[in-house]
Amino acid sequence: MSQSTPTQPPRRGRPPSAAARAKALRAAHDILMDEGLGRLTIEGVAARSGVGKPTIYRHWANAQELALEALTARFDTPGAPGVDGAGQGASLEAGLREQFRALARAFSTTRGRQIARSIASADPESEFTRAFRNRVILASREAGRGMIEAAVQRGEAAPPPDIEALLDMLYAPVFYRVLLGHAPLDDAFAEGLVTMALRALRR
Amino acid sequence: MSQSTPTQPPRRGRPPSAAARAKALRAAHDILMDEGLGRLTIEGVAARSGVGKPTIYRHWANAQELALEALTARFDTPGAPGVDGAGQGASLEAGLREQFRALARAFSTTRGRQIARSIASADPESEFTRAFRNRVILASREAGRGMIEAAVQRGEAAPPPDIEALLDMLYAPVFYRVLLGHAPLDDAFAEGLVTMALRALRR
Amino acid sequence: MSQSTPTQPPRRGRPPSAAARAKALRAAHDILMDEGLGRLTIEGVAARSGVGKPTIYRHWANAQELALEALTARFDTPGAPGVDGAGQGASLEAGLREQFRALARAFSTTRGRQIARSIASADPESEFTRAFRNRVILASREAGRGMIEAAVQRGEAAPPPDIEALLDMLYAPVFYRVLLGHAPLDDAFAEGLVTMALRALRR
Amino acid sequence: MSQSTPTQPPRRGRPPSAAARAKALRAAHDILMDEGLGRLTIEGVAARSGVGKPTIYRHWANAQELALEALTARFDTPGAPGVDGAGQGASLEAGLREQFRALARAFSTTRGRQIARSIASADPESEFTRAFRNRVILASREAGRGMIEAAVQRGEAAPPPDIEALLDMLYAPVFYRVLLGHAPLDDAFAEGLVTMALRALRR
DNA sequence: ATATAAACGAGACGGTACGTCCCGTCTTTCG
DNA sequence: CGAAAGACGGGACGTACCGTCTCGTTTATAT
Repeated sequence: MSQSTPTQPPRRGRPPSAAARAKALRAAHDILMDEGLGRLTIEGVAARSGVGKPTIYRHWANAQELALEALTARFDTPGAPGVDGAGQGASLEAGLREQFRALARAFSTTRGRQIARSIASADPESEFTRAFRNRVILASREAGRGMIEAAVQRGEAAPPPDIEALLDMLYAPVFYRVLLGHAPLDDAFAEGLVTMALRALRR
Repeated sequence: MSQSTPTQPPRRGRPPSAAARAKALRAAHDILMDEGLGRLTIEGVAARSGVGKPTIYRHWANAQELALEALTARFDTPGAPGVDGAGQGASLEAGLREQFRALARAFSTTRGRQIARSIASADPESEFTRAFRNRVILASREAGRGMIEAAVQRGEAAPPPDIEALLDMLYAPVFYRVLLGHAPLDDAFAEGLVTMALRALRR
Repeated sequence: MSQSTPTQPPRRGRPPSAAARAKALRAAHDILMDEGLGRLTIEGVAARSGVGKPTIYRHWANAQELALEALTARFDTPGAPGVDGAGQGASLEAGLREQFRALARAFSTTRGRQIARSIASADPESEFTRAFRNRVILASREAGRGMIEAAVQRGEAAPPPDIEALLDMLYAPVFYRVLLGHAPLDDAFAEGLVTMALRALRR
Repeated sequence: MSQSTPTQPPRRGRPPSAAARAKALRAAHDILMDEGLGRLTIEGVAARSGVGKPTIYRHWANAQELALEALTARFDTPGAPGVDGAGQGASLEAGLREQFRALARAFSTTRGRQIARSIASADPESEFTRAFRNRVILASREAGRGMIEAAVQRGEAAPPPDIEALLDMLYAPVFYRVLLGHAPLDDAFAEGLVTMALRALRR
């Protein structure tokens, strides 16, 4: 990860066990898939993984942090930088359509639903939570900003009067449908969203 | 509410105490304002209100139901039927602007934030939760549908290609900003949202 | 009105369950007999008895108090008032001999050994511990004081120069042999003790 | 290679293990004096002494062994062989009196109390514990046996009918008063004890 | 007026999980 | 190589609440 630190401190003593960490994450993930966030307990993870409770607390401050990390480990938010390069050279419409289809697919899985719920119910003050929010939920929003700004520069779209409002209008509905479940999260939804947005960006 | 029952059962014995119910709701509300959803316990409500635990369980199945009712008692979702009749005779723009300013105001209070969080983290399967979702979060969305449909009928707006997507694009951002806190929920936000929406509805 | 007990408070709420208390005591006793004081844990008692841990803590502050009560429930210290009336009308020699034989018998059982060890290792500051010490260990000493004083009054024995020292000389060896195990606690021991004491009390 | 370093082996940069041992003992002793046996933990000793936990385990099998050694290091039990030669040439009375005054003084200190408690509550099966019992608690008893036998040989005292019982009657009360605390451990106590014993040994 | 019965407060119950402490063992790195 | 540092799996601690269950006490209605 970092070759930056010039002389890393020698770190005496037994190093933390990557195996224990991985076992705990795996068990937490399995419990979340089987039983849901409300049934995830540190005690249960310890029992299921064979990792000691104090070891779990050495790695995560509480069950919510563990849940977030277990859910988002190796979870690539569609549109996030370096994920797939959606619509890099394509039109705004194609780029957005591709991103929203991927987002709809990603968040309509059990795991996606659990991620959204975990982030929605986590302690809003926690720095840890905030980091996950930015990385998982707001990352696609930032990717969208890039696509729109590029399209405006190309003259493909009119500069929107309020880019922040526009971004929320695009990305909030994903979160909204996942959490409220009042309508499906499918390709038609992605299509409608992109169509409406492009109307607002017509020159 | 309904005098429909033809012969009300004699109802012997002491009737449930409205006072106990009110005291519990008040205590729950106070705890939620002071300490947040995570610290709301039935035990705490019983202690603070002087109401017995079994009495609380007679009225609500768990702390989440109590929380939802405590938060939304006498809470009028802006735009909900009979609340203020926003923009009834006015233009679509005026109606939406008024509704979103009211929504932003309502959900930027502590109470509004707590309501959004409680609904987001409540058991999604519960019928009780669903009812609150519809009443509190989706009510304004339905009001918006009415305004837009009337405007289309008047010829003031073009019929949108996907009305559900449009409604989500309008109302999801409120929930989104409340939960994620990445941007403020103020009049400028309301303004931007309405402006962008009207662009998408240009004839 | 009532000239009976001066108005005992009505004791609202569900009364403590005598059954739970008894089950916990029984389980603690069994564990002590099977495995010893060092292996007695609240957790173990809860598991073995089917009584909840918090219920155990409602009755006893810690494992030591539970151990003391479990061991001494229905344990009659030989010589304690109302136990057997040892040597009431008999000679000092007969009275002491009978008491010491009974003491030797009582404290050479597993239970007696555990009682002595529990008291020896219990927190010396605790009021609870002190009460058990007085009731179980020092009770026979007080009975002995009565027998000796009566004998002196009858002219059967010379008044000892230091009655406290004499009492310790009689009763300490029981505790001493139980705890240190350097010599057996049998009838010969009782005999020797009484003989030596009577020599010191010769007129 | 090296031609006969007469004074010191090279001692290339490795701290001697005796230092670690001493530091651990000192820290254990301090904790025992400050907080008592129940608060002595290997973890605490390691933290306070700067000695590693595994190093402590190399020297002692558990906290009780460490406690016993920490308490009795440089502790001379009065009357033990080679300690002071109490009453070697003196009368039985003078010898016993001197020994008991010293015992009372030694065991009425905090350290003496802790020693007695540690031995009383230590695992009775352990060989290590037994050794300390013999060295610390029973040593004075054996010294007393020597004094009495010498006095009998000199014709100064009558041969007691049960020497073991007599020795327990003399030495048990010290332990008894230390552990139960029902009466002080002072010179008057020593005096009374010796007086009563001599009465039993009158020719 | 007096039962009858429902709901009340209080509070103990069997549980589950919490987060902490310490155990005794095991790696790893340094002197 | 021995000793420090320190993470590990494990077990028990004592506490907080859970949701349920007696208790003895009101309080309305129905006799």
